[in-house]
This record gives sequence, C-alpha cells and structure tokens, in this order.
Amino acid sequence: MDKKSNHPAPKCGIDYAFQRIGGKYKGRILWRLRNGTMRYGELRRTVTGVTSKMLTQALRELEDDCLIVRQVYIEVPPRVEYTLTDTGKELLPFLQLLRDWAKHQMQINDILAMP
Amino acid sequence: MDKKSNHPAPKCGIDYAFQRIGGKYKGRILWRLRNGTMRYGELRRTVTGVTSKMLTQALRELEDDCLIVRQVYIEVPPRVEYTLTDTGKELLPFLQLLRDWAKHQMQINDILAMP
DNA sequence: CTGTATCCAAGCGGATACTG
DNA sequence: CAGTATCCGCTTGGATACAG
Repeated sequence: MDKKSNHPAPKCGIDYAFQRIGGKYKGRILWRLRNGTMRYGELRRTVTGVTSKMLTQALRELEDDCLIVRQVYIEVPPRVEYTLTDTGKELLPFLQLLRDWAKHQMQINDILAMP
Repeated sequence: MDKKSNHPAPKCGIDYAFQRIGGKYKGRILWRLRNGTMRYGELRRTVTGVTSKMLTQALRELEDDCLIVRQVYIEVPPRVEYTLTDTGKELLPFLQLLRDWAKHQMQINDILAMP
C-alpha cells in the first residue's frame, strides 16, 4: 500500500531515463556495480557521502525499476548482495561515455582554474 | 551574485556529469537543441510542463556550464536564441543512447502493463 | 516576447538514534 | 551487518503577477 507512485507520467524517453538514474547517488551506485556483486556495506563505504537512509532508498528504487537485484542470505551476520540486472547492464556503456566526458571536462576546468 | 555555489565538489566523473545535466529539464532542453538553434518561447512550448521560471533557471545553469550559448537580438519584439556549444554537442551521442534505452524500456513496461 | 519577483508547498537529503 | 525511524533544514519547483 505504501508503493510509491513516483513515476507519474514520463513524457519522453529522456525524462523516463533521468527519473530512473538521475538521483543523487543512483548513477554512482550502478557504476560501482559494473564489475559484479557488492554488499550493502561495501556500497556505503565506496559511494562516499551517502548515508544509510539514502543508500537504502536509492537501492529500493533501483530494484523497483528492475535495474538491480537484491539477494538476501539468511545467516549470521546477515548478508545482502546487490547485482545489476541485464537491463541495468545495458546502461553501463552510457555511464562509461558519460564518465569519460565528465573526466575530460574536469581536466579542462582544472586547467582554466589555474592561477 | 552567488551563482556558482551549486557545484561544491564533484567527487567523481559520474557525479560531475549528473550535476550538469541531471536537473529536471536540462536533459530535455539539450535534446531539443540537437537540431540547432531554438528560441525561448519554442523551448517553453516544446518542453512540456516547464514554467518560465524553471526554464530560465535551467538555461542559465547550462550557459554557466558552457553547454549552451545564449544569443540576444536587440529588436522589437525581443528575440533570444539558444544553441549547443561544442561541449554540449559532445553530449548528444550519450543522450541518444539514453533515449534509445529508455524507449525500449518503456515499450517493455507497456507490454507488462497490458491487462 | 523574454524574462523577474514573490510566495509557498513538497520532498530531498543529512544527522542521529535505534532494531533484528 | 543491514537496515528503520524520526526530526528538520534546505532546496526545488509550481503558481501567479508583473516588467522591459
């Protein structure tokens, strides 16, 4: 009943996509998962600045959107692993290109910022 | 005039990129400009749902980030045209990929939503 | 036509404490 | 370890009015 209706009406493809990966941490989470499975704690440590609340929220939304899979192991201590779905993996080339573009721009900015 | 305060410290490339194109309308604005110059009113009409306030704000930030160019023509009635910079054009292939991915996903969702 | 200015509601996101 | 719960400030963004 508390199911979020947070995708009211995507008007176009670009909109649809940004609703799914445009959050503050979602892109970085997906990028972290590019090499395979990661645990909750690993993500919290490597996605710098994220709090458990925001991480959980982002992971839930990514799961609802079928971009990642949540696997729970019933053991002590508890273990939860996250993995990209096939759909999620399809986003990796895009993220790769985006990151390359960003790194290039950041270099230019660094040069321009030199005194 | 504290315009630049919203880019505190991009920690990684993905973050940097989303700060620049991750707003609610920025992706769609850039995409609208893919075929060339557009006027303010054209953008307001075609980027559905945007208000003049948000459109102006997004355009200013994109201009500050050197992704678009704002050209003002001193005439009556006034005319202002926006165009992608070379840096902005470099984003088009990524937006294209993203939109293709999104359209594909939207089709799947439509099929799944069928009664 | 191309914006500004102002008000205001919603929700994002951070800090902290707590649970199974 | 992997989360929930709660509080709350700040930003985002919508509506409306108005200006050059």
